[in-house]
Amino acid sequence: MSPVNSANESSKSLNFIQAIIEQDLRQGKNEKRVHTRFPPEPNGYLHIGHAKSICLNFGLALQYNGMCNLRFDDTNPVKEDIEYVESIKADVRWLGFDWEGREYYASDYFEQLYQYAVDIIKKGAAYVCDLSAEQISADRGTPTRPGNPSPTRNRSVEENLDLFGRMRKGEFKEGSRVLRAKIDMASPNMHMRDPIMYRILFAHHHRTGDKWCIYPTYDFAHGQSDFIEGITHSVCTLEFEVHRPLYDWFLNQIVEIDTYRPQQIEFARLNLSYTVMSKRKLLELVKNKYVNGWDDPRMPTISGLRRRGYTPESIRYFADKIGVAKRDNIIDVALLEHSIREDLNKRAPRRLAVINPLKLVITNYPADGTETLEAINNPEDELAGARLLPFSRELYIEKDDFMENPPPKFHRLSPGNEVRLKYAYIIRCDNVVKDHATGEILEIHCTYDAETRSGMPQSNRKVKGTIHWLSAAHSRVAEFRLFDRLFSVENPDAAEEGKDYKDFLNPQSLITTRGYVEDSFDQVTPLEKFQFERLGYFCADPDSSSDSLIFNRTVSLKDAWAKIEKNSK
RNA sequence: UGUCCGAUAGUGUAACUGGCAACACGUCUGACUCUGGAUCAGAAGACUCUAGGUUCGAGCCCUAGUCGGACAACCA
Repeated sequence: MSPVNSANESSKSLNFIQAIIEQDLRQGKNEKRVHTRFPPEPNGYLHIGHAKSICLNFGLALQYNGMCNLRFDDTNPVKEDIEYVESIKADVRWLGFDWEGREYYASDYFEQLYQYAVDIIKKGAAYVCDLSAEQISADRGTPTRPGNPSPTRNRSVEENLDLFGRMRKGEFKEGSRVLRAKIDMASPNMHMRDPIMYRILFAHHHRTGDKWCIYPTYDFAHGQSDFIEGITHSVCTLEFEVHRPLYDWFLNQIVEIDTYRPQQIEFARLNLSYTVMSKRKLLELVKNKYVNGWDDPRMPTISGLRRRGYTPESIRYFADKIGVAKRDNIIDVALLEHSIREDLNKRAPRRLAVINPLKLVITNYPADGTETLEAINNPEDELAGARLLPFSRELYIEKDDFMENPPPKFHRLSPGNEVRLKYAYIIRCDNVVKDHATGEILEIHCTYDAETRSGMPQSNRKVKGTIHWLSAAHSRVAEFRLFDRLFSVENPDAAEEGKDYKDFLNPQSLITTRGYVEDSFDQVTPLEKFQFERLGYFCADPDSSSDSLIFNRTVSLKDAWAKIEKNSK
């Protein structure tokens, strides 16, 4: 199950990042250390795409006996918040990774970063620019046309030092001046056209408060933060590929020795079918109430998946299966669903539940008779043991398990037909009681074969189907939330002629209904997982109050109906 | 019409230093089952983007194309 194990056992098949690391190790780079980091900006909740990055970075550290830091890339105070810091830490921990106390913040390095900037100014490689944001943007040119140099590009070192110091002191208005690296306004790489290093922002920072009014940009902070922390392999997503020359340029300005230098390596971010992944869109879904928050079980956020019933193991397994490469990809969401089924099959105890009840009366069973039957908790785990189930004359079965006029390969109950009640008796349907006015089926009458109780000598008589059931008098009501994919199309982002992703929201993505569960269900703890026979995997929701049990559906079992329909053609 | 990156079954990912294109998910068959789930057995599915070249031999190396993506925030 662990990504680490599988990486070890298949030492032959390395992803390209492992190949780079192993080569670095062979060449004795960086004193043969491997040190990675997971560097989220605390401006939103983590989603399954971040999980890929977390598993990758922490996994690499584990595999190569290295370390992985948790670093908050908090260089833009206007977007960031402590709430996000807390949720990110909780999610990483929940996923099963440990940063062993190495919880760092780019904001911890503001003073050091400032000194680096001063050093670069002294070398004549940075200058204070007085242009407006609009003017800078206009002067940058286009990818095919070179930009114009700023009029202040050739200020003296002394003047730049003075101005930069006064920027820090708060003498200038927000947006009036920036510190820029003096690189090449004609570079074919837009990021090398005198990129911004510092901007003036009179904003309250969630950690440094009002100490600073100038903040470094991502480009000026990231590589240096990596350097300060001794990161060897700075793994990030593909969109930063064009930033790499700049990453290296800044490092070259501040590092003289050549024995250690962090290296940026890019990989393709995760895309999932039937899912949107961009933080902007997820935020929009939350704000416009299309979902009930970041942790809505339909969301691809880690907290949403958790409430949906996903386990950390299943997500790590998934991250391992999808691999790492540089080409754009859209992973089939079926692989995610396979991952949770794989895990839950082994560990989720089985329970009986009826979501859409139909009353079934066993006419030859004593009216006030009850008995208790033994039921296996998990056929795939002997240690899970067994429990006792009450049985009586009046039962509930699932409406779908009965058909008055069944198609050819229908293996469940129909008039004149036999079926086994799981853990109980074989029954035969004798009669269907209907409402005369509406024709609606009210209840069905059956007779049972007393010799066929599970475990009895005669019980191994074969019948085509087995259905689940609950004693009407001994079951309790519970609320079920049935989840389906949030989007009804494979690629909601590929907007076709004027449509956008919101037009593809699946109105059936959440169905709330009441049903019955075994009476013994009162000690369910939040987020406990169950497989309800033939209904799928469910997890007890933390919102559930003591007198009403609420279950969230994780993934359904494959739809039996689709098969029946196909077979009966 | 700039720079950088990418291209291998439906979807992903492999193929050590050139040597029979493999694995997983999905799909389809069948078997088994006290859930039609799970499990087990099997099948289909790839001119490795194109065209040249190097080589005894190319998915891999070279050249030229094609297609796709990223880049013009004082976001990360």
